Amino acid sequence: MKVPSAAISRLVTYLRILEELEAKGIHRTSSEQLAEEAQVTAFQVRKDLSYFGSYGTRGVGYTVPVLKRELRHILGLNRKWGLCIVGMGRLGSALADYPGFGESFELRGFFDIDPEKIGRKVGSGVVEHLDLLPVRVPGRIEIALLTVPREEAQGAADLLVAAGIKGILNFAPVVLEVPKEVPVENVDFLAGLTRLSFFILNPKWREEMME
Amino acid sequence: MKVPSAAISRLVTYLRILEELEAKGIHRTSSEQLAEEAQVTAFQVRKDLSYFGSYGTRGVGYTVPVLKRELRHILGLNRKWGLCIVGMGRLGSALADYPGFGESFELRGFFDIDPEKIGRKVGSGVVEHLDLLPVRVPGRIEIALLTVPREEAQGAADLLVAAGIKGILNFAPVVLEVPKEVPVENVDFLAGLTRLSFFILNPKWREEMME
DNA sequence: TGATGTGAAAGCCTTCACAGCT
DNA sequence: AGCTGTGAAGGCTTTCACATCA
Repeated sequence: MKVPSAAISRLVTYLRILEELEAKGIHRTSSEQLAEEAQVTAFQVRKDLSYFGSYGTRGVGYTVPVLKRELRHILGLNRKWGLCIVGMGRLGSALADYPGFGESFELRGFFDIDPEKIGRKVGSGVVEHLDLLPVRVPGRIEIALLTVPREEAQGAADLLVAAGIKGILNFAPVVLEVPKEVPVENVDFLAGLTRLSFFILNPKWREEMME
Repeated sequence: MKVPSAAISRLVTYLRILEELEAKGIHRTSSEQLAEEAQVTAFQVRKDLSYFGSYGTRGVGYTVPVLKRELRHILGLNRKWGLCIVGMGRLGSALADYPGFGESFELRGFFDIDPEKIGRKVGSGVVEHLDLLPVRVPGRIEIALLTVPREEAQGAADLLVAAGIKGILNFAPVVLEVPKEVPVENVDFLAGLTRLSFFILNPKWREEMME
Protein backbone atom coordinates (compact mmCIF):
# COMPACT_ATOMS: atom_id res chain seq x y z
CA MET A 1 0.00 0.00 0.00
CA LYS A 2 1.23 3.43 -0.93
CA VAL A 3 1.13 6.13 1.74
CA PRO A 4 0.85 9.72 0.45
CA SER A 5 3.60 11.88 1.84
CA ALA A 6 1.06 14.52 2.82
CA ALA A 7 -0.46 11.92 5.12
CA ILE A 8 2.72 11.93 7.23
CA SER A 9 2.45 15.69 7.74
CA ARG A 10 -1.15 15.27 8.83
CA LEU A 11 -0.23 12.54 11.32
CA VAL A 12 2.05 15.08 13.00
CA THR A 13 -0.90 17.44 13.26
CA TYR A 14 -3.18 14.74 14.69
CA LEU A 15 -0.57 13.90 17.29
CA ARG A 16 -0.38 17.52 18.41
CA ILE A 17 -4.14 17.68 18.69
CA LEU A 18 -4.15 14.52 20.80
CA GLU A 19 -1.55 16.05 23.11
CA GLU A 20 -3.73 19.11 23.49
CA LEU A 21 -6.79 16.98 24.19
CA GLU A 22 -4.83 15.01 26.77
CA ALA A 23 -3.69 18.24 28.43
CA LYS A 24 -7.35 19.21 28.65
CA GLY A 25 -8.13 15.90 30.32
CA ILE A 26 -10.14 14.54 27.39
CA HIS A 27 -9.87 10.79 27.18
CA ARG A 28 -11.92 9.88 24.13
CA THR A 29 -12.16 11.43 20.69
CA SER A 30 -13.41 10.77 17.16
CA SER A 31 -12.33 11.21 13.57
CA GLU A 32 -14.88 14.02 13.49
CA GLN A 33 -13.21 15.96 16.31
CA LEU A 34 -9.69 15.38 15.03
CA ALA A 35 -10.81 16.48 11.58
CA GLU A 36 -12.27 19.72 12.84
CA GLU A 37 -9.15 20.64 14.81
CA ALA A 38 -6.85 19.71 11.93
CA GLN A 39 -9.05 21.43 9.34
CA VAL A 40 -9.42 18.35 7.18
CA THR A 41 -12.32 15.94 6.62
CA ALA A 42 -13.15 13.01 8.92
CA PHE A 43 -12.71 10.76 5.87
CA GLN A 44 -9.18 11.99 5.55
CA VAL A 45 -8.37 11.31 9.20
CA ARG A 46 -9.68 7.74 9.04
CA LYS A 47 -7.92 7.03 5.76
CA ASP A 48 -4.63 8.42 7.04
CA LEU A 49 -4.81 6.20 10.10
CA SER A 50 -5.91 3.17 8.06
CA TYR A 51 -2.62 3.24 6.13
CA PHE A 52 -0.95 2.06 9.31
CA GLY A 53 -3.56 0.07 11.20
CA SER A 54 -6.81 0.12 13.15
CA TYR A 55 -6.56 2.10 16.32
CA GLY A 56 -10.18 2.92 17.15
CA THR A 57 -13.30 1.13 18.25
CA ARG A 58 -16.26 1.00 15.85
CA GLY A 59 -19.29 2.74 17.23
CA VAL A 60 -17.16 4.43 19.88
CA GLY A 61 -14.15 6.35 18.57
CA TYR A 62 -10.52 6.62 19.63
CA THR A 63 -8.94 6.57 23.08
CA VAL A 64 -6.66 9.58 23.30
CA PRO A 65 -3.64 7.97 25.03
CA VAL A 66 -3.84 4.89 22.81
CA LEU A 67 -3.94 6.78 19.53
CA LYS A 68 -1.25 9.12 20.78
CA ARG A 69 1.04 6.20 21.59
CA GLU A 70 0.40 4.62 18.21
CA LEU A 71 1.11 7.83 16.31
CA ARG A 72 4.31 8.41 18.25
CA HIS A 73 5.33 4.89 17.34
CA ILE A 74 4.51 5.32 13.64
CA LEU A 75 6.42 8.60 13.48
CA GLY A 76 9.44 7.21 15.31
CA LEU A 77 9.06 9.46 18.34
CA ASN A 78 9.27 6.57 20.78
CA ARG A 79 13.04 6.68 20.51
CA LYS A 80 15.68 9.35 21.02
CA TRP A 81 17.30 11.05 18.02
CA GLY A 82 20.67 12.77 18.26
CA LEU A 83 20.76 16.17 16.55
CA CYS A 84 23.49 18.59 15.61
CA ILE A 85 23.37 22.16 14.40
CA VAL A 86 25.65 23.12 11.54
CA GLY A 87 26.10 26.89 11.25
CA MET A 88 26.00 28.86 14.48
CA GLY A 89 24.74 32.20 13.20
CA ARG A 90 21.59 33.89 14.49
CA LEU A 91 19.30 31.04 13.53
CA GLY A 92 21.61 28.26 14.68
CA SER A 93 22.06 29.99 18.04
CA ALA A 94 18.34 30.52 18.46
CA LEU A 95 17.78 26.82 17.80
CA ALA A 96 20.53 25.85 20.25
CA ASP A 97 18.55 27.60 23.00
CA TYR A 98 15.16 26.31 21.87
CA PRO A 99 13.43 24.55 24.76
CA GLY A 100 10.78 22.73 22.74
CA PHE A 101 12.60 19.76 21.20
CA GLY A 102 10.85 17.38 23.55
CA GLU A 103 11.74 13.87 24.64
CA SER A 104 12.54 12.48 21.23
CA PHE A 105 15.19 14.91 20.03
CA GLU A 106 18.44 15.81 21.79
CA LEU A 107 21.02 18.36 20.67
CA ARG A 108 24.42 16.69 20.76
CA GLY A 109 26.68 18.85 18.61
CA PHE A 110 27.23 22.40 17.38
CA PHE A 111 29.47 23.12 14.41
CA ASP A 112 30.85 26.06 12.46
CA ILE A 113 33.99 26.98 10.56
CA ASP A 114 34.38 30.49 11.95
CA PRO A 115 37.31 30.55 14.45
CA GLU A 116 35.45 33.35 16.26
CA LYS A 117 32.60 31.02 17.07
CA ILE A 118 34.48 27.82 17.81
CA GLY A 119 34.83 27.21 21.53
CA ARG A 120 31.87 29.43 22.36
CA LYS A 121 29.29 27.96 24.71
CA VAL A 122 25.80 27.58 23.22
CA GLY A 123 22.73 25.87 24.58
CA SER A 124 23.91 22.64 26.18
CA GLY A 125 27.35 22.50 24.59
CA VAL A 126 30.31 24.09 22.84
CA VAL A 127 30.81 25.02 19.19
CA GLU A 128 33.31 22.79 17.41
CA HIS A 129 34.94 22.91 14.00
CA LEU A 130 33.10 21.29 11.10
CA ASP A 131 36.15 19.08 10.59
CA LEU A 132 35.12 17.14 13.67
CA LEU A 133 31.90 15.88 12.05
CA PRO A 134 33.40 12.48 11.11
CA VAL A 135 34.39 11.99 14.74
CA ARG A 136 31.19 13.24 16.36
CA VAL A 137 28.45 11.95 14.07
CA PRO A 138 28.89 8.16 13.85
CA GLY A 139 26.73 6.38 16.40
CA ARG A 140 25.68 9.58 18.17
CA ILE A 141 24.07 11.98 15.73
CA GLU A 142 21.45 11.02 13.18
CA ILE A 143 19.95 14.34 12.10
CA ALA A 144 21.57 17.68 11.23
CA LEU A 145 19.89 21.06 11.34
CA LEU A 146 21.62 22.91 8.52
CA THR A 147 21.65 26.63 9.24
CA VAL A 148 24.61 27.91 7.22
CA PRO A 149 24.36 30.66 4.59
CA ARG A 150 22.95 29.68 1.21
CA GLU A 151 26.29 29.49 -0.58
CA GLU A 152 27.75 27.09 1.96
CA ALA A 153 24.78 24.78 2.32
CA GLN A 154 25.71 22.28 -0.40
CA GLY A 155 29.31 21.96 0.82
CA ALA A 156 28.21 21.43 4.40
CA ALA A 157 25.62 18.89 3.26
CA ASP A 158 28.37 16.97 1.47
CA LEU A 159 30.43 16.86 4.67
CA LEU A 160 27.41 15.69 6.67
CA VAL A 161 26.67 12.90 4.22
CA ALA A 162 30.32 11.82 4.22
CA ALA A 163 30.21 11.74 8.03
CA GLY A 164 27.25 9.37 7.88
CA ILE A 165 24.32 11.63 8.72
CA LYS A 166 20.92 9.96 8.33
CA GLY A 167 18.75 12.99 7.58
CA ILE A 168 19.03 16.74 7.04
CA LEU A 169 16.67 19.52 8.09
CA ASN A 170 17.69 22.22 5.64
CA PHE A 171 16.99 25.86 6.52
CA ALA A 172 18.90 27.30 3.56
CA PRO A 173 16.93 28.45 0.50
CA VAL A 174 18.51 25.97 -1.91
CA VAL A 175 17.71 22.55 -3.33
CA LEU A 176 20.31 20.22 -1.81
CA GLU A 177 21.84 17.39 -3.77
CA VAL A 178 22.29 14.35 -1.56
CA PRO A 179 22.16 10.57 -2.09
CA LYS A 180 18.55 9.44 -2.25
CA GLU A 181 18.90 7.40 0.92
CA VAL A 182 19.43 10.59 2.94
CA PRO A 183 16.09 12.35 3.37
CA VAL A 184 16.03 16.14 3.35
CA GLU A 185 13.26 18.30 4.75
CA ASN A 186 13.26 21.97 3.89
CA VAL A 187 12.27 24.73 6.29
CA ASP A 188 12.08 27.70 4.00
CA PHE A 189 10.41 30.77 5.41
CA LEU A 190 11.37 32.95 2.44
CA ALA A 191 9.51 30.58 0.15
CA GLY A 192 6.53 30.76 2.50
CA LEU A 193 6.68 34.53 2.39
CA THR A 194 6.74 34.49 -1.39
CA ARG A 195 3.79 32.09 -1.57
CA LEU A 196 1.87 34.48 0.69
CA SER A 197 2.69 37.31 -1.68
CA PHE A 198 1.20 35.28 -4.52
CA PHE A 199 -1.89 34.17 -2.60
CA ILE A 200 -2.67 37.70 -1.41
CA LEU A 201 -2.53 38.96 -4.98
CA ASN A 202 -4.56 36.01 -6.32
CA PRO A 203 -7.40 35.50 -3.86
CA LYS A 204 -9.45 33.61 -6.43
CA TRP A 205 -6.62 31.48 -7.69
CA ARG A 206 -8.42 28.33 -6.57
CA GLU A 207 -11.30 29.09 -8.89
CA GLU A 208 -11.06 29.96 -12.51
CA MET A 209 -7.79 31.53 -13.49
CA MET A 210 -7.25 32.37 -17.09
CA GLU A 211 -4.61 34.81 -18.03
CA MET B 1 -7.30 26.75 -15.65
CA LYS B 2 -6.45 25.35 -12.26
CA VAL B 3 -2.92 25.94 -10.96
CA PRO B 4 -1.64 23.31 -8.52
CA SER B 5 -0.41 24.91 -5.32
CA ALA B 6 2.80 22.91 -5.53
CA ALA B 7 3.51 24.75 -8.78
CA ILE B 8 3.80 28.03 -6.87
CA SER B 9 6.47 26.55 -4.61
CA ARG B 10 8.38 25.39 -7.65
CA LEU B 11 8.19 28.81 -9.29
CA VAL B 12 10.01 30.17 -6.22
CA THR B 13 12.71 27.58 -6.79
CA TYR B 14 13.01 28.41 -10.49
CA LEU B 15 13.37 32.08 -9.64
CA ARG B 16 16.22 31.34 -7.24
CA ILE B 17 17.96 29.26 -9.87
CA LEU B 18 17.61 32.09 -12.40
CA GLU B 19 19.16 34.49 -9.91
CA GLU B 20 22.07 32.12 -9.46
CA LEU B 21 22.48 31.74 -13.22
CA GLU B 22 22.41 35.51 -13.60
CA ALA B 23 25.06 35.89 -10.89
CA LYS B 24 27.21 33.46 -12.90
CA GLY B 25 26.73 35.60 -16.00
CA ILE B 26 24.62 33.03 -17.84
CA HIS B 27 22.14 34.73 -20.15
CA ARG B 28 20.21 31.85 -21.70
CA THR B 29 18.79 28.68 -20.22
CA SER B 30 16.36 25.84 -20.95
CA SER B 31 13.64 23.85 -19.25
CA GLU B 32 16.21 21.06 -19.15
CA GLN B 33 18.71 23.08 -17.15
CA LEU B 34 16.13 24.54 -14.78
CA ALA B 35 14.73 21.05 -14.22
CA GLU B 36 18.11 19.62 -13.31
CA GLU B 37 18.84 22.36 -10.79
CA ALA B 38 15.37 22.18 -9.28
CA GLN B 39 15.37 18.37 -9.23
CA VAL B 40 12.16 18.04 -11.20
CA THR B 41 11.45 17.04 -14.83
CA ALA B 42 11.69 19.41 -17.78
CA PHE B 43 8.02 18.60 -18.47
CA GLN B 44 7.18 19.91 -15.05
CA VAL B 45 9.07 23.16 -15.57
CA ARG B 46 7.36 23.86 -18.88
CA LYS B 47 3.93 22.97 -17.53
CA ASP B 48 4.40 25.16 -14.44
CA LEU B 49 5.34 28.11 -16.62
CA SER B 50 2.52 27.42 -19.08
CA TYR B 51 -0.06 28.01 -16.36
CA PHE B 52 0.87 31.68 -16.51
CA GLY B 53 2.04 32.31 -20.05
CA SER B 54 4.70 31.71 -22.69
CA TYR B 55 8.03 33.14 -21.73
CA GLY B 56 10.48 31.24 -23.90
CA THR B 57 11.39 30.95 -27.56
CA ARG B 58 10.70 27.64 -29.32
CA GLY B 59 13.82 26.03 -30.60
CA VAL B 60 15.94 28.30 -28.41
CA GLY B 61 15.03 28.35 -24.72
CA TYR B 62 14.56 31.07 -22.10
CA THR B 63 16.39 34.35 -21.61
CA VAL B 64 17.46 34.50 -17.97
CA PRO B 65 16.58 38.14 -17.21
CA VAL B 66 13.26 37.90 -19.05
CA LEU B 67 12.07 34.77 -17.26
CA LYS B 68 13.33 36.16 -13.97
CA ARG B 69 11.31 39.34 -14.45
CA GLU B 70 8.20 37.37 -15.40
CA LEU B 71 8.47 35.07 -12.37
CA ARG B 72 8.96 38.03 -10.04
CA HIS B 73 5.86 39.55 -11.55
CA ILE B 74 3.79 36.36 -11.18
CA LEU B 75 4.86 35.92 -7.57
CA GLY B 76 4.19 39.55 -6.67
CA LEU B 77 7.82 40.38 -5.95
CA ASN B 78 7.79 43.44 -8.20
CA ARG B 79 6.20 45.41 -5.38
CA LYS B 80 7.12 46.13 -1.76
CA TRP B 81 5.34 44.29 1.07
CA GLY B 82 5.24 45.65 4.60
CA LEU B 83 5.96 43.04 7.27
CA CYS B 84 5.66 42.93 11.01
CA ILE B 85 6.93 40.46 13.56
CA VAL B 86 4.58 39.43 16.34
CA GLY B 87 6.41 37.83 19.26
CA MET B 88 9.90 39.10 19.97
CA GLY B 89 11.42 36.00 21.55
CA ARG B 90 14.54 34.31 20.24
CA LEU B 91 13.08 33.56 16.84
CA GLY B 92 11.38 36.93 16.39
CA SER B 93 14.61 38.71 17.31
CA ALA B 94 16.66 36.57 14.94
CA LEU B 95 14.23 37.44 12.15
CA ALA B 96 14.36 41.15 13.03
CA ASP B 97 18.09 41.07 12.33
CA TYR B 98 17.84 38.89 9.24
CA PRO B 99 19.54 40.62 6.31
CA GLY B 100 18.05 38.51 3.53
CA PHE B 101 14.51 39.84 3.07
CA GLY B 102 15.48 41.48 -0.20
CA GLU B 103 13.85 44.29 -2.13
CA SER B 104 10.29 43.05 -1.91
CA PHE B 105 9.84 42.70 1.83
CA GLU B 106 10.37 45.39 4.45
CA LEU B 107 10.07 45.02 8.22
CA ARG B 108 7.85 47.82 9.49
CA GLY B 109 6.72 46.74 12.94
CA PHE B 110 7.72 44.64 15.97
CA PHE B 111 5.14 43.62 18.57
CA ASP B 112 4.95 41.80 21.88
CA ILE B 113 2.93 41.95 25.09
CA ASP B 114 5.84 41.56 27.51
CA PRO B 115 6.52 44.95 29.20
CA GLU B 116 10.17 43.85 29.48
CA LYS B 117 10.47 43.75 25.70
CA ILE B 118 8.40 46.78 24.74
CA GLY B 119 10.57 49.78 23.93
CA ARG B 120 13.59 47.64 23.20
CA LYS B 121 15.41 48.36 19.95
CA VAL B 122 15.46 45.47 17.46
CA GLY B 123 16.60 45.37 13.88
CA SER B 124 15.40 48.56 12.26
CA GLY B 125 12.86 49.57 14.88
CA VAL B 126 11.41 49.41 18.37
CA VAL B 127 9.16 46.81 20.00
CA GLU B 128 5.61 48.04 20.57
CA HIS B 129 2.62 46.64 22.39
CA LEU B 130 0.33 44.31 20.49
CA ASP B 131 -2.52 46.73 21.25
CA LEU B 132 -1.06 49.08 18.66
CA LEU B 133 -1.71 46.64 15.79
CA PRO B 134 -4.95 48.39 14.71
CA VAL B 135 -3.03 51.65 14.45
CA ARG B 136 0.10 50.32 12.75
CA VAL B 137 -1.24 47.74 10.31
CA PRO B 138 -3.78 49.52 8.08
CA GLY B 139 -2.18 50.75 4.90
CA ARG B 140 1.36 49.93 6.00
CA ILE B 141 1.65 46.27 6.93
CA GLU B 142 0.28 43.43 4.83
CA ILE B 143 2.02 40.34 6.21
CA ALA B 144 2.74 39.24 9.78
CA LEU B 145 5.45 36.83 10.86
CA LEU B 146 3.85 35.11 13.83
CA THR B 147 6.55 33.97 16.26
CA VAL B 148 4.72 33.76 19.58
CA PRO B 149 4.55 30.61 21.74
CA ARG B 150 2.11 27.93 20.63
CA GLU B 151 -0.58 28.75 23.20
CA GLU B 152 -0.74 32.38 22.18
CA ALA B 153 -0.69 31.92 18.43
CA GLN B 154 -4.46 31.72 17.87
CA GLY B 155 -5.16 34.79 19.99
CA ALA B 156 -2.48 36.82 18.24
CA ALA B 157 -3.80 35.67 14.86
CA ASP B 158 -7.26 36.91 15.83
CA LEU B 159 -5.83 40.32 16.67
CA LEU B 160 -3.93 40.44 13.39
CA VAL B 161 -7.02 39.57 11.39
CA ALA B 162 -9.05 42.19 13.25
CA ALA B 163 -6.35 44.75 12.47
CA GLY B 164 -6.70 43.97 8.77
CA ILE B 165 -3.66 41.82 8.07
CA LYS B 166 -3.60 40.30 4.58
CA GLY B 167 -1.52 37.18 5.22
CA ILE B 168 0.18 35.32 8.05
CA LEU B 169 3.46 33.43 8.08
CA ASN B 170 2.91 31.17 11.06
CA PHE B 171 5.94 29.74 12.88
CA ALA B 172 3.92 28.20 15.72
CA PRO B 173 3.18 24.46 15.62
CA VAL B 174 -0.59 24.85 15.50
CA VAL B 175 -3.29 24.93 12.84
CA LEU B 176 -4.57 28.51 12.86
CA GLU B 177 -8.23 29.34 12.36
CA VAL B 178 -8.61 32.44 10.24
CA PRO B 179 -11.15 33.68 7.68
CA LYS B 180 -10.53 31.96 4.37
CA GLU B 181 -9.60 35.23 2.67
CA VAL B 182 -6.49 35.49 4.88
CA PRO B 183 -3.87 33.05 3.61
CA VAL B 184 -1.65 31.32 6.15
CA GLU B 185 1.67 29.70 5.39
CA ASN B 186 3.22 27.50 8.03
CA VAL B 187 6.93 27.32 8.77
CA ASP B 188 7.11 24.33 11.03
CA PHE B 189 10.55 22.96 11.70
CA LEU B 190 9.34 20.53 14.37
CA ALA B 191 7.02 18.93 11.84
CA GLY B 192 9.96 18.69 9.43
CA LEU B 193 12.03 17.04 12.12
CA THR B 194 9.28 14.53 12.79
CA ARG B 195 8.89 13.74 9.09
CA LEU B 196 12.64 13.09 8.95
CA SER B 197 12.28 10.72 11.88
CA PHE B 198 9.64 8.80 9.92
CA PHE B 199 11.55 8.79 6.64
CA ILE B 200 14.77 7.58 8.26
CA LEU B 201 12.90 4.68 9.84
CA ASN B 202 11.00 3.87 6.63
CA PRO B 203 13.54 4.11 3.82
CA LYS B 204 11.39 1.98 1.54
CA TRP B 205 8.14 3.69 2.34
CA ARG B 206 7.72 4.71 -1.28
CA GLU B 207 7.60 1.10 -2.36
CA GLU B 208 5.45 -1.61 -0.89
CA MET B 209 4.44 -1.00 2.68
CA MET B 210 2.18 -3.45 4.39
CA GLU B 211 1.96 -3.46 8.11
C1' DT C 1 -27.07 2.19 17.11
C1' DG C 2 -23.13 4.56 15.81
C1' DA C 3 -18.42 5.48 14.51
C1' DT C 4 -14.61 3.07 12.42
C1' DG C 5 -12.21 0.97 8.47
C1' DT C 6 -11.92 0.42 3.45
C1' DG C 7 -12.79 -0.69 -1.62
C1' DA C 8 -14.21 2.04 -5.36
C1' DA C 9 -15.21 6.54 -7.62
C1' DA C 10 -13.92 11.09 -8.40
C1' DG C 11 -10.74 14.56 -8.84
C1' DC C 12 -6.34 16.55 -9.19
C1' DC C 13 -1.47 16.67 -10.41
C1' DT C 14 2.20 14.90 -13.16
C1' DT C 15 3.89 12.75 -17.18
C1' DC C 16 4.00 12.34 -21.85
C1' DA C 17 3.98 12.86 -26.87
C1' DC C 18 3.84 15.84 -30.26
C1' DA C 19 2.13 20.07 -32.41
C1' DG C 20 3.75 24.68 -32.99
C1' DC C 21 7.12 28.36 -33.65
C1' DT C 22 11.46 30.52 -34.45
C1' DA D 1 16.39 21.52 -36.54
C1' DG D 2 15.29 22.18 -32.01
C1' DC D 3 13.06 23.53 -27.79
C1' DT D 4 8.90 25.34 -26.08
C1' DG D 5 3.95 25.00 -25.11
C1' DT D 6 -0.08 22.02 -24.31
C1' DG D 7 -4.06 18.60 -24.77
C1' DA D 8 -4.61 14.09 -23.26
C1' DA D 9 -3.24 9.94 -20.70
C1' DG D 10 -1.79 8.08 -16.57
C1' DG D 11 -1.18 7.79 -11.76
C1' DC D 12 -1.71 9.24 -7.27
C1' DT D 13 -4.52 11.41 -3.56
C1' DT D 14 -8.81 12.51 -1.70
C1' DT D 15 -13.60 11.75 -1.27
C1' DC D 16 -17.29 8.89 -0.65
C1' DA D 17 -20.58 5.20 0.58
C1' DC D 18 -21.25 1.49 3.08
C1' DA D 19 -19.87 -2.85 5.19
C1' DT D 20 -18.23 -3.91 9.70
C1' DC D 21 -18.21 -4.65 14.34
C1' DA D 22 -18.37 -3.14 19.46
